[in-house]
Amino acid sequence: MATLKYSRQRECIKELLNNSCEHPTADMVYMDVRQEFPNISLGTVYRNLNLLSDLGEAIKITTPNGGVHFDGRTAPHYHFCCNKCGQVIDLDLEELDCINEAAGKNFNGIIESHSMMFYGTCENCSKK
Amino acid sequence: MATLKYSRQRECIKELLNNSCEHPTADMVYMDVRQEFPNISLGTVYRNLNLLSDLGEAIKITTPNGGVHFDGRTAPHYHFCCNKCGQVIDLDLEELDCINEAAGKNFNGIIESHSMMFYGTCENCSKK
DNA sequence: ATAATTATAGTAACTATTATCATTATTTAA
DNA sequence: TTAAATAATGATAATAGTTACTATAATTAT
Repeated sequence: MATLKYSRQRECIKELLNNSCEHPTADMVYMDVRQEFPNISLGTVYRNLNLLSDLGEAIKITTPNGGVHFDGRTAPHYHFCCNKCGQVIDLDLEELDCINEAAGKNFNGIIESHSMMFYGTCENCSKK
Repeated sequence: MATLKYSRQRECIKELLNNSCEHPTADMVYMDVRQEFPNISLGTVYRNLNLLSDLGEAIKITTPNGGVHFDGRTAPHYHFCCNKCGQVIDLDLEELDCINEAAGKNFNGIIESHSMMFYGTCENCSKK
């Protein structure tokens, strides 16, 4: 893939990621994007999600139950994952830069970044 | 599975997790445990790793490239994952309890725990 | 407009993990 | 101590999520 070529499908997926506040999985994106492109292929969805993630235009979030979610918000931030329903939500907590240094003590490799995921019960599930 | 029944295979897997400082994947455990039980089934390895994890005797660590690692050290601590070789290593950094509260501000659900993973280049890979 | 090249849809293939089930091991109870 | 009850195993099939392949369609360059 030498040069990138425009595609309406990719554009649609990108907008979908940016305009939704949820963090959809590939399958959820597939469902959504099919409303505009009824016979888009699931492979196309995966290919573009991975491409966007490689380009730094989306973030891949892996949850412990194995689900992979995508986030169009690329500025560093943290997430919450509900133990009950598996939903992934943005948290209002600024990134802790200093923590990378602290982790580097007594460690001989190079620490460049970190990711943090919080767990518990989301608002909806705690009402039940 | 009403009551738990002893099995030599499970005991071997448990010891293997406790005595190794690496954080093996199911496949790595399978390789190792086969030296003692040459015809153990991969299904048995998965079943026991998940069982130990459910019992709280092991921890499941999911990395962004999709690999699932297991850790016999159950006290809360953080990990480093090498971007080059994918290796997962323990970090000498005490858990930040207060961070759960901080994350709970402007959030209406219940935060119970968190996990943190650091990324970069491990000692070995940075030498190359 | 034509040629060159990338992206797509549809499908097959692959990988990691879980489910099934007859047999074996462990535990319980007589 | 043996027999009955039950859980765990090994072998294999099935599943889910993702990637690879390929002919066709869309996009870009000439």
